[in-house]
Amino acid sequence: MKIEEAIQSRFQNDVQKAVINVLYTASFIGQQQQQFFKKFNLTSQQYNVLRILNGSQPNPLTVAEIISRMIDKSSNASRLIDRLEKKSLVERRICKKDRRQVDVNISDKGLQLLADIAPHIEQMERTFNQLSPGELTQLNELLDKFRKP
Amino acid sequence: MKIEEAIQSRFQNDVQKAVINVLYTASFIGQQQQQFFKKFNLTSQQYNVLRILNGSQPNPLTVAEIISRMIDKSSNASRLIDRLEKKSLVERRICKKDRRQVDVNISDKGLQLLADIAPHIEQMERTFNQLSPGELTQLNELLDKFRKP
DNA sequence: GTACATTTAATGTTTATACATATATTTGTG
DNA sequence: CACAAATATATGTATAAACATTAAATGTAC
Repeated sequence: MKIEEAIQSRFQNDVQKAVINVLYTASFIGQQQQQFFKKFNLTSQQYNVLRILNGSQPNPLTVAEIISRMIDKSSNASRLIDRLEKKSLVERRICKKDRRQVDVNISDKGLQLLADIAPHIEQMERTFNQLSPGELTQLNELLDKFRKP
Repeated sequence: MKIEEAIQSRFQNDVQKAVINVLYTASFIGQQQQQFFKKFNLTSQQYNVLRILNGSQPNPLTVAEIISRMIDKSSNASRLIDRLEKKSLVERRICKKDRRQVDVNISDKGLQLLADIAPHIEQMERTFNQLSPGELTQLNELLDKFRKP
């Protein structure tokens, strides 16, 4: 469905339309992801942190490093990590070299959870597979360019 | 900056990359917008509702109609309208034909606020203007197609 | 080495969102 | 007409986000 129909609005120009189209598409994706991750008692933000920590395995990351890799920088990483720690999915340890920093590492339980989720992720991603390989490349290039300063 | 560099991550495939690219770009836009609207003591969600009501002028819209036109359906429209009403930017009136429904209309103060914001909006949009007209059309088409069921 | 600025993370507080439930009204059915 | 079902909106409650502030550790200038 075209964005104009989806939100029954008209746009003054194509920049405005693209801005709203990106936001609307992100909201669309976000809703699907949220529902998906609810099954695993995770929010998509929490999953994102786990994915980041998994990517740096076996090395831990500091909180600042996690933030720099997060999709949404504005969310409160400390408390996000709190919740993951409460569920024993990550471990926190004060960094010995610089005791202001905190090393965060994914736990075995966290790794196991990611392993459990993985096959279903692929299935969810398939629902987002309306574009050809060429179109996906094009979309990625256009979005990268869109954000250029 | 490419999305891989922006969040220092690698992706297993281009669908995954596009999903994260859309989310990241939306977060990027959202942050800019939030900062922008703060100057007018509005959130971007609140502005969105005002914009929708302005578009239907002089006719009011019911809460359900507003939701159907919102970019992010999941936010609580009742309370969003509460806040706008508290600031006297909109007016609520029970619909006479169906007293379950509530007609919401933008107030003169709301119209004035939109008029004040309008010229600055165009300026903000210019900061999102890295794509050529053809590329914008392409981006909109790709996003529309991406959401196809 | 002390004083002061900077960095890193956590916390307090306000506001917003998510989800379920409640309330009021209308519609449909026997 | 009575009463159950459906609909429109509001509200309660828990959780999360936004933003400023605080606390602790480190770096820098003198």
